[in-house]
Amino acid sequence: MSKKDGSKDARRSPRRRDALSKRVIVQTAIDILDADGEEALTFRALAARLSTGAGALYHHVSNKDQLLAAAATNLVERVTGPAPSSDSSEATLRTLMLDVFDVIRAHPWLGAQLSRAPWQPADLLIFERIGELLAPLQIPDEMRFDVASAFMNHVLGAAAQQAAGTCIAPNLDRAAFLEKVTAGWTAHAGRDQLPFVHEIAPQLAHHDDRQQFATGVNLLLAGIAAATHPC
Amino acid sequence: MSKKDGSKDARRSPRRRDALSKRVIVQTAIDILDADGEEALTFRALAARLSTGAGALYHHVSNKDQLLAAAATNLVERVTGPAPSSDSSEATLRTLMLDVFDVIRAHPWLGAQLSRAPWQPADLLIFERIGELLAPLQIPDEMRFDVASAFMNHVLGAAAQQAAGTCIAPNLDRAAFLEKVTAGWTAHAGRDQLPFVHEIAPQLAHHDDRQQFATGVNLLLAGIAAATHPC
DNA sequence: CTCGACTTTGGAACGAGGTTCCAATTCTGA
DNA sequence: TCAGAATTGGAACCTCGTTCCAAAGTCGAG
Repeated sequence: MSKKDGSKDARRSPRRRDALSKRVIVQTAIDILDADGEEALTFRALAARLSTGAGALYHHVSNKDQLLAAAATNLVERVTGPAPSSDSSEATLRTLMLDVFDVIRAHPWLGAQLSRAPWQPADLLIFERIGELLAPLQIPDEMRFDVASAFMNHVLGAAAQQAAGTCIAPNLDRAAFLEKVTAGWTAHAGRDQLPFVHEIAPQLAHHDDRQQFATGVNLLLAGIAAATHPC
Repeated sequence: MSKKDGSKDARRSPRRRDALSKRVIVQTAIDILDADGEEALTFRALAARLSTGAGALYHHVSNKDQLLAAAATNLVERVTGPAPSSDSSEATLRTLMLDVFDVIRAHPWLGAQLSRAPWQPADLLIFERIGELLAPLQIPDEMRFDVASAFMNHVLGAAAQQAAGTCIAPNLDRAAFLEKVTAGWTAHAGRDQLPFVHEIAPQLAHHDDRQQFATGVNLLLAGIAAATHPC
């Protein structure tokens, strides 16, 4: 890529014509992450894709953490932005939760990022919307924080799992995936040490992550209902 | 540490007397992690502490991931091991959940490890115990997996938060911590973009993570009760 | 006891990646 | 038009996981 002709002239590749900007850098980062996964995003790769040097990027992005945070915020905003929503009710919260799940599933690296650094803007944004949508449900003041936190935990847990799922086994079917998982265990203790896991195992092949996530949300909502007006 | 005397003799530091083993390596890794946090654990630091070379470690531990996984499993076993338990009921499950929370809180790097690589043995072990303790509750077969998963998500979410909390702000009080958190946000959008977060903020100063986690567990349990025999 | 094969050890060396540095280039405003 | 500021490109630095290999120890067969 760099031309080192014999002597001293033509020392550098020509300077780029269009200016860099945080916006294009972040977008390019997202492209790389989506296309080739988390480990493919390096400052060198990013610089190459933008036909520039790694150093130039640092004038727009202070470091890799901030870059990933910006990428995550970018995606999360697409989900939390549009809907301060019409009918605020359980249904809207359910929708938010599933929307978040869907973004994470579509961009597994986002799951890793959200759970690696909670309290980053992207997480805060999700937490905020959860809190807002919780308002119409009749939750005692002293419980609102705790309940919102429980929903947030559900998101973070799912995020971690999505990230790991596609990271460990990019193209494996679920049966092979489970085999890989339990293999790691069997090495450590007898197979009979995990009766529940092995009872559950067959279901893994044809189970629906999204549905499972939704069931968890319903459980939490049912818990709220039960806690606020017991029967 | 290495003696390079003038010429060619005494080329190496003497060989260690006591044999290395996976057990001592993992335990030393845990010591470093507990004392100085996640980023302090490098093969060089570990080797130095054991008065050996980095290469020697690879005869006992195949790589860093496996080392961290082993360290995590070691700690988790202390919590899941002892109690197949007497009276299996909601209370036992609650106890397990809080025990897990307590280990994570005592070893924040464990939170990072559990949520970075779910499906590692340590996570599987937790999931297994959750599943077992769920058995006596009257949960329809087709829901057991989903319910167990919801509890696991709660653990993973809390794990991520504990890891981040002590990582970002090792010695900060919570007020300063929140300030740091929201500062990162305010840079990105107006403070009025996060009404709920700012409403909650004051509570952060004197709130109890453990209690909050327990409230989430109760919510899930209440949800189960409501789902299995509605009123 | 002795010798050779195998295992373990210690440390150097490699390669990758984040970050810093700096000279060259371009831009901006007086 | 020109000096100062900002941007760019790429080399260089540093740390870290990992690999390599020669030295040192261990152990069983003869």
